This record gives sequence, C-alpha cells and structure tokens, in this order.
Amino acid sequence: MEKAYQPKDVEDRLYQSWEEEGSFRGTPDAGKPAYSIVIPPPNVTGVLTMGHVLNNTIQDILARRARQRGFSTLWLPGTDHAGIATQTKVEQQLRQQGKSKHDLGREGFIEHAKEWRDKHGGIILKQLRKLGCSCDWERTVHTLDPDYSKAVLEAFVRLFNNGYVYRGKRMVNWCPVSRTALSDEEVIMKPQSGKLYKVRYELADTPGEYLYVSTTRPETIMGDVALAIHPQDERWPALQGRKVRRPLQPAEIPIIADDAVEKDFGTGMLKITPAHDPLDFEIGQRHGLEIIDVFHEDGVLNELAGPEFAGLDRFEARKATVEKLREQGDLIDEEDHANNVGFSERADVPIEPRLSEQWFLRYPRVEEAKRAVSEGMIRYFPERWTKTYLHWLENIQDWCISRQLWWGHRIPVWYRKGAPRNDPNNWHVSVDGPEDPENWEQDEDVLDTWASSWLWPIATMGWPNPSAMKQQGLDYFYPTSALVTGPDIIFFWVARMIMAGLEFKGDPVDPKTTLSDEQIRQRIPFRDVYFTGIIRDAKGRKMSKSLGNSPDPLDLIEKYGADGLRHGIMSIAPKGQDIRFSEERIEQGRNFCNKLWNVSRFRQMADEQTRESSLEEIIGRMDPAHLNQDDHAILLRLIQTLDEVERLYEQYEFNSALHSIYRFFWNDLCDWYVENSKPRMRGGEGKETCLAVQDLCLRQVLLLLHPVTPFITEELWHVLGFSGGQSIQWANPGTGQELGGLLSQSGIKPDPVALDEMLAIRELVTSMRALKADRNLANNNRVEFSYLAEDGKSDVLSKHLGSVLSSVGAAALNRVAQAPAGMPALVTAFGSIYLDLASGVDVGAEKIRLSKELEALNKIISSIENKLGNTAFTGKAPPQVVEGARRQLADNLAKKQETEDALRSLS
RNA sequence: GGACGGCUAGCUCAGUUGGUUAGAGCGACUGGUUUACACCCAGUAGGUCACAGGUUCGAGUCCUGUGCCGUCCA
Repeated sequence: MEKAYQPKDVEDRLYQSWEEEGSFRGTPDAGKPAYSIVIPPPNVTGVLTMGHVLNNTIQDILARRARQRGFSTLWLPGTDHAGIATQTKVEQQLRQQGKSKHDLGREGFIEHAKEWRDKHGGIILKQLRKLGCSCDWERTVHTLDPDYSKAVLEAFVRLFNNGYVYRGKRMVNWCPVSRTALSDEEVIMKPQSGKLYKVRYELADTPGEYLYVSTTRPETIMGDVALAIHPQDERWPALQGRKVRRPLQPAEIPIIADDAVEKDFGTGMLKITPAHDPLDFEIGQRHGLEIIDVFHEDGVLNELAGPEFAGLDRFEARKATVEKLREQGDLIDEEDHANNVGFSERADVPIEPRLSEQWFLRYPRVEEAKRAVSEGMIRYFPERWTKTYLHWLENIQDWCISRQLWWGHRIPVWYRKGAPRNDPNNWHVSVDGPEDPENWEQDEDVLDTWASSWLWPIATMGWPNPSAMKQQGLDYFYPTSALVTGPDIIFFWVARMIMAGLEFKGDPVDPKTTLSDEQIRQRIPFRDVYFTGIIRDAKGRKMSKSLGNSPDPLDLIEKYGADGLRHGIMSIAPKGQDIRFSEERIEQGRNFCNKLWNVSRFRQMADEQTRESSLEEIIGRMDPAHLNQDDHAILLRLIQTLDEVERLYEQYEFNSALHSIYRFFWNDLCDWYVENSKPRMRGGEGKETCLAVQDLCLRQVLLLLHPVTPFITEELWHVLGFSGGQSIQWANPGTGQELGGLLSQSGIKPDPVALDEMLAIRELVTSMRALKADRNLANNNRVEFSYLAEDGKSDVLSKHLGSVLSSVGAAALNRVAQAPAGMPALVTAFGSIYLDLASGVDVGAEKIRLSKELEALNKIISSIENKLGNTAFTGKAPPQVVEGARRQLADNLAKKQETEDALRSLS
C-alpha cells in the first residue's frame, strides 16, 4: 500500500466498475422495499457549484445507505431546460455573431438552441460522476425530452379542462430585458434609495392654482389619466368634477376620489397611471379610465410619451422628464426616498408592471397540499420550514404560467384563424393539436419552466403513459422517499410539486371533491423533504459567479479527492443552517481519508497474507479467553456507535452522524485501541484476538463511512479482505444489537464496566502525560511513577497496567505504602500518582501548581456544599441528582485531602 | 410592517426532555519521528454562553423584552 492515500488511483477506476456492474440501476423489485430520490434537476447548461456538491452528496449518502440496507434504490438524474436562463445565454451567443433570434426564426432558433444545449449542456452530469454520485444514468431525463414534454402538455390540458387555467388581460411582472412576463415568485424585492418628486398639476378651470403630487416615477407622467384623492380628504368636495392639466404631454385629466389612496402619503394626492402600476390599474378599472402605455416592451418609451421622450429608455427618461419639469417650473421639490423595487430574478433589472394578455393557473389541491404537510404526511427537515410553506399557501395568488419565449414547452392552445382570440369558442386545447391545423394558429408563448419541473417526480417515471409508468416503476418508486433541496425554491418547486402530485397521480378526481388522507398519502411526491443550508464564503456572503468567491469543486476534487471534499462538506453542514465554506474543512476531510488509509496499512503490515474475512469469520477468530478490558471497551463503543449513527441518520443529522463515526474511529480506535494493541501485536496469545477486534472495528467503520466516502471505503473493503468478492455497496453495517447478538453467539459478552474503566484510565493517562510534559520529558522518555491507593482502585489499575505504561511512556508504576517525599504528585480517581525524577524537582514550581489545584478544588467543594446545604435543593431535586452531588462532594474532598498531603510531602 | 433563523473559546460549530466542573475541530503555543499516518502524536492556554429581566432548589437550555447579523414575505 502507498504511504499516503492517492484518490486519483482509485476514484475513476471504481466509478467505472460500479457503472459497468450496473450498481446504480434502479429497478422495481417486488421482493425488496423501494427507496427513491429524484434529483433537483440542475440547469442543463449549468456547472457544478459548492451548493450542488452539498446537495448531491446528501442525496448520494441517502441512496448508498439505502442500497446497503437492502432497498431497491433509484436515484433518478436529469436536467432542466431552464427557459429564461438558457434562452438568454443562446441569444447572447448569437449576438456575438451579430445575429438575433429573429434572423433564425422560431424553428431555426429552437434548432440552434438544441444544438447548443447538446454541445455545452450536460457538463454538470459528468461532474456529478466525478463527485461519486450513484445516479441511474440510464434513466437521465431532460425536461424537453419528447415524453416529458408530452406530460407537461397533458397536465396543462387536464388543468384547462378542469377549469384551473384561464387567459386574461392583467397586470403582470414584466422583465424588459428578457421581454417576458414573470411569476410573482420570480420577482425579488430589493430596497432602493431613490427620490420622491413633488410635481404640480395646474387646475384647468383656475389657471395659476395647482395641486401637488408626490411620485417616484416621473417618467410615467405622460401615461397619467387622472389624479386621485381619498374621499374623506377635506379637499375633495372642492375638487369634485374638476380637472387638472397634465404637465407632460399636456392634456386635461379628471380628479377622482378612491378609498385606495393613502391620505398620509406624500401630498395625499395620487397620480393615476393605469398602464404602469397595479394599484393605479385597479383604480382605473373602477373609474372606467383609459389606459395609456408609454413604454415599449423593452422599457424604451414609445410615441405616446411624446417626441421629446420617445426612444429614451426608462432610466434616461426619468432624468429627462425631471429636467423638463424643472424647466417648466412644475418640479416643486425632490427628496431622498427609500423604497422597495421588484427586480427580475434572472436579469437583475427592475421589473415593470405591465398590462398584457397571459395564461394564469389557479392552483389545484391547495387545501390538500396544506394538510399533507401540516399533518405530517410529508415531513420537513428542519421542521420550521413548514411554517413558511403554509404561509405561502394561505396567501397564494394565481400563477402566471405563460412566457414570451421560444425555448420551452409551447402552450397547447390553438386559435381559429381570423377569429377573435378572446372568445374561448375559438380555442382548441389539446396535446396533439387540431385535426385541421391549416385553420388554426398556435399560441406563441411557452410555459414557465416551473410549470414543467413541478411534474418532475411523476413525469420522470412515465406519467401519464400507463405502459411507461409500469415499466419505469411509478407505482413502485412513488412517492419518492426523500427530496433534498434548498429552501430558496420552496415556493418555486417544492410546493408546486406537492400540488401537482396531488392533482395528477392516480385516477382523476373531480375538482370539487376533496382528497382523503389515504389518497393524499398515495399522491404526495415525497415523504421527507430535507432542506439544506446555503453555502456562503468565509465572510458570510452568498457564493456567486459575479463575486468570484465560489471555488470550483473540480479543483477541490483534484486537490483533496472526491471523498475528501464530500467528507469536508458534510462535516460542516449543520441541519438546515447556512454553511460557511472554508477550504480547511475540505483539507480535514482529506486528512481523515488518509488516516483511514494508514490505519488500514498498519493492519496490513501486521499480517500480510490475504484473508477473506466475513463478519462471522472475524468474530470466529476472537478467543473470548483472550479478550482484555480494552477489547471489551472498544466492542462496546462500536456497538454504541452503530446505533447512534443509525439514529442520527434517521433524523437527517448528517454532521452529527459523521462526528460520531469520527470520534469512534479516531479517538477510540486509532488513538487508544490501536496504540494499545502495539505491545500485544508483538506476539503472544492475545495477538490473534486483538487483530480480529481491529478487523471488526475497521470493517464496521468502512461500512458506516461508505455513504459519505464511497471510494476509499470500497477500495479498503477489498484490500483488507472483507469483500468476499462483493462490493461494499451491498453490505449492511447492521445495528448494534445485531452485532451484540452475533458476538454473544460466540460467547463474547462485552463487559459494560470495562468501558467506564477505560474512560477513567484514559483520564489518568492524560494527567500522567501532562505531568511529564510539564517537565518537558519526551513521550519516549521512560520515567518511573509510584502510586498510593486503596485496594479496589489498585485492582483496576493493575488490570490496565500495560496500557498505562505504554501510553504514558513509563518504565514502572509501583504501588507504595506511603507518600514518597519531594516528588511531583497528581491526585486522580485512582489515587495519588508520584513522578519519580532522578534529577531534582523544582519544589517551588510544584507547590504553586498544587496550590492552584487546591484552590480550584475548594471552589468546587464550596459550590457543592452550598447546594447540598440548601434544603430547597435536597427537598425538591430528584434523588439521583442529590445523590450525584453527594458523591461528587466526597470525591472532591478526597482529592483535596490527597492534594494537601502531596503539598506537605514537598515541604 | 410581519415571520423565521443566528448570536457559546481567536475562527467554524456541537451542546437531546433544565441537573456534576460548558465540549469538538481548526488556529495559537510547548514538546515529539516509539511497529501506520507530520495529511501524524502528546500536552497547554483560551469562554460574563449578545444584553436585561423573569420562572425554578438549579438556566447556555424555558418565558418576556432589547440589541446586532441574516433570510423570507408584504
């Protein structure tokens, strides 16, 4: 074996063999329970980020654990066509060639985009392989695949037929860069510091008299169609029926009264611009006002804005209109003003409220979706996200699902040529289109990407095609076992998938019928949802391309190995908290792998012939008569660890589980057990048993670690001869109880007392080492110790004498009848220990040290005495707590006595 | 404005239903190549558990309020 673990020699080779053996294949198997996960599909053109590393490592851990435990496991991968994101990229690239999408036309553009996707897309799936992800690649799905697309259209048609889908002219969120409508969820509110302008409007019937209006958007004044005032405003009676002159694009506009006007904001007078503000639109509707849209779709002002402003973009137009108002003397005041502005999630520019004709969806199964989560049919980890989820559902707004893009699923609605489109009688809605296509034209828009990915758990398993569903095992693998995703897409994706599952899985149910709990259980897309934290950089900032603070995971794999990266990221991922990334943690992961490698190497050096060690064979090599206290202790710790890890994984406490394995492996096994094995391994009757105990521990550690660090554990599994020709992927670590049962069949019953003793002995060793270290005595400087103790303590100590001597680096530990004079001393649970120094002792320094010790003891003692002196405590606290305090007091008093003795012996 | 989360050692974080003297890793410092590992071993220092009240025999833990940081919703 190499001196240090070399991931590169191992990873690609093992991954390839796993794939070739079909280990990742998810096939329905009636003889086994099912475990399934669908990957949150990354953007087809995306590349691997640290967020993906975290998210997919967790999924891989779940999938690999399930395989080990005998589940027929499917981890289904795929990619998302990511409508806006991808189309933007392709358009950018076209622009670089001096072309626009219109040069290619719709068909040509889509062809081009597909080619581009096939060439540049899917990189991320290759990267996931490097990370070790055990996805069933043969089942990779893309949201624009023909079958998937059919499912998307089918869903639309069914929703339409059930009355959930409607077309309407509404105010929508418009992105002037992507030139499409967006859903509310795609708008990010950001606080902005802008200006509030006070503008005067001249009363038409009394020139020279003015009304004052505060506005943040002077560039829309040309679209004003009224001024509004609250009906309770005292000025109202005097203004009723009168008109003002619009200061830009002059025209006379009415003054109206409406309850929606905030009396206390600004001047209490609102300009009404129905084309450019949702509230103004509503007010305009109530009062039958005209709508004047002064913008083009790209945010450039149009001819209705007047010759002076037409052609300016909205930001320039703001400056220009302010300037013009100032020139005219109509700008009365401007002041700084902080407000929230909606930004487009993708293009990161302010969105425009815009009136347009769009398709909307009234969400199906909202009530059942609430129930599924609030009643625990779907469990959220951490649980607190249920509140966020329920709050959103309670305030749910209809979903604008049409996008003015070409890249996506084209809306399956056709309009009769030449007939008015707003009359549903002229619509044809179906998956395959009308039989006489020459008489129809299809809607130009495509569906929101999320209106395809909300079907991900069912449409990746063949829905709605019955034979595909059967073949792909929808009924076997659905509901999926767990979903692993970020809380940032709880509305975009998680909530919508739940509603889609409830609506579409199983036989159609009348919209008026509420689903029963039983139906909900069968229809939900997943049982558990694990929300990861967001990975931040060392300064706590979100990782992003623009900040350049996101390391490339592939570089990290190159440097530390995939296992190192996985171990590192999992060790710092507390449940659902944000995660601060630091490369040092990945380094630790690498170091951990190296430690595992080296302790295996050490094992190999002891006994190089090849073994084939099944669990039974290993246990069979143990001779119960040769088991010492350390053997008992480590076996007990192993049993504990198996159960603890299992329990923590059940709760999705990944970093705690890992920590538990770490503690057992590094602190208990390597630092203590293996170190103490060294003398035994020189020969003698305990050697075989000791090696067998090491084998058992190593074997179980490999099994527990395999989900986290799959490569190195598989490699060592074979190197150490545990495999019997079988991959570690199919070996179950089992429970502590199961292991205990097997041991007891071989006459091995680990003694619980040994564990307590071992812990106490370790404390003793630590103090003895410290006593040496204080005097700068090297570990291998074999000094002599004496000790003074009662018989009971002495017995325990003598059982562990070998360990103590070798761990401390001591030549002898001699029991004495009375305290030797003039030696540095240590008061421990096992009595007083004296360090025998041939050379002189710094008596002054010793006295200071022991006095400090005494001071600390006195503090502890008086605090316990206080407590015990308090009748409220002794009366009300549970007996075992009071008893514990008494024992503690006695121990510390004894320690105090011995410390005083030691001090005296120095003088 | 509302909701949620965080505030514990220099840093990153553990700390179960309240119960011994609040832990780990990293970093710092000291010493070290003993049959694996310097990607290692041994040891040391370092904490007013954000703040203020309250409940309790007992609070890092429960309650109320405040502050700061972050996220989401309006």
